[in-house]
Amino acid sequence: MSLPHAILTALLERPSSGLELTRRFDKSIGYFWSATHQQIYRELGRLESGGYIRALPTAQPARGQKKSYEVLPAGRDELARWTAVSQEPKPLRDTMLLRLRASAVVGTAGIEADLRRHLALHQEQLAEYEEIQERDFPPGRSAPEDRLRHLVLRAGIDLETFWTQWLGHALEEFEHLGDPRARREESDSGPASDAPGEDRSASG
Amino acid sequence: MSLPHAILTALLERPSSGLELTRRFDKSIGYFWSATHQQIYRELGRLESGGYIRALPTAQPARGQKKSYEVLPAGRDELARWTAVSQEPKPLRDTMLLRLRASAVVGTAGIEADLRRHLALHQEQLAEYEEIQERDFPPGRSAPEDRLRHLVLRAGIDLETFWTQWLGHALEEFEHLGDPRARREESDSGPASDAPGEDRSASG
DNA sequence: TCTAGCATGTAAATCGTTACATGATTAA
DNA sequence: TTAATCATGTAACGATTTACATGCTAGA
Repeated sequence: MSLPHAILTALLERPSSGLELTRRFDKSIGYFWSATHQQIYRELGRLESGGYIRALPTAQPARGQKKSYEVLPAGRDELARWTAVSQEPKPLRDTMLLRLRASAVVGTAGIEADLRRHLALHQEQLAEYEEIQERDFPPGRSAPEDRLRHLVLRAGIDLETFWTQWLGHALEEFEHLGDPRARREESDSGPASDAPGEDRSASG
Repeated sequence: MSLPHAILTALLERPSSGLELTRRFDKSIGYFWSATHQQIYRELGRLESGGYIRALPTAQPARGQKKSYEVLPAGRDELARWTAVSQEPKPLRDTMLLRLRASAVVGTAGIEADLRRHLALHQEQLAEYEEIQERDFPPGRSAPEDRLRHLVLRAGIDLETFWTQWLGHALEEFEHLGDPRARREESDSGPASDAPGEDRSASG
């Protein structure tokens, strides 16, 4: 329900072709709403036939040829409507947390290396965001649009900060856990033991 | 690719029927991997025909009748395999951040109220997590399984803490932004203005 | 018996991912 | 002219969501 609106936002910021949009979704907008080029082309087709955007008249509609789009008033109205409407926050879905929960039952073999790898990835992302912040949002007065964009960037920075800290804690925990490569490999098959604090307990 | 493994984890913690799983996914496991009952029933069918789980022999296989499942050795092996395998972190997708970014272009009308509502929801969730923490993870030594589960719960607590803080910042920002109900309503339709710092800028 | 709630499902539509296909442009 | 790259798509499949259908059980 959000991809068309992500595309409308990107096109309002600058009219673009499908591939240009794809590239911009790898940066910028894509930092909080990712999309592949197939999704983007499909959605551009829908938005065009729905009357929300149109191809710039300068470009020919041939197959291998560049085709840029701009937002029509109906598209802007739809985006404004969608932005104003109340929406439920989507529940969290995180594979790493699920894996950790599973590893409490079937053993922690292999997961520590991936925790380290994820830590490095999140540190990289954090550094990239901080670079953008220094370059595009110097301290001092700024226009309301820029304050809003900075707010969004700060969410990214704070989220990556959270992950790097939490993954750090997790790795510390593993150091105190004994040899992780061997744990729980012995207790095999058979019905689950009813560990105390099992279902009332730990979640994220 | 993760729902079957979430179900295997839940069933290892305690054999359950479809509806019981659904309820447990509303708490516990569902805090970081949500699922509806339709997803769960379909996946239970697949896992059963794949030989990963089996219905407990005590229950009859009639339609409106309760049917509990337990994990077979193949299911435990598959879960251990999946847990150990390296996986890419999934890129962030957050509607509220997208809406804020859009509101920098089409105006902030309506969004402030929803920011407040989300703040209240995240505060509630945080309180719930902290209650679980106090009840199930008192300070002191604990078994490795419980330390892992606590780690996952701490991720939930820290994430909700992040959201409440960030939403607080966002609302402060709106107070300094002037009257949010009117902003940008005047600048209508027409091609987008090329604001400086547009595409190099804000993301998260 | 009727109703409400428990429990297990089916069906259809949309979204997301992966793999592949096709045409245009440019440089060796 | 060939190959590489840019650019726009198609096809197929699996995951997710929403709405609905069916059968059991217990209490009024």
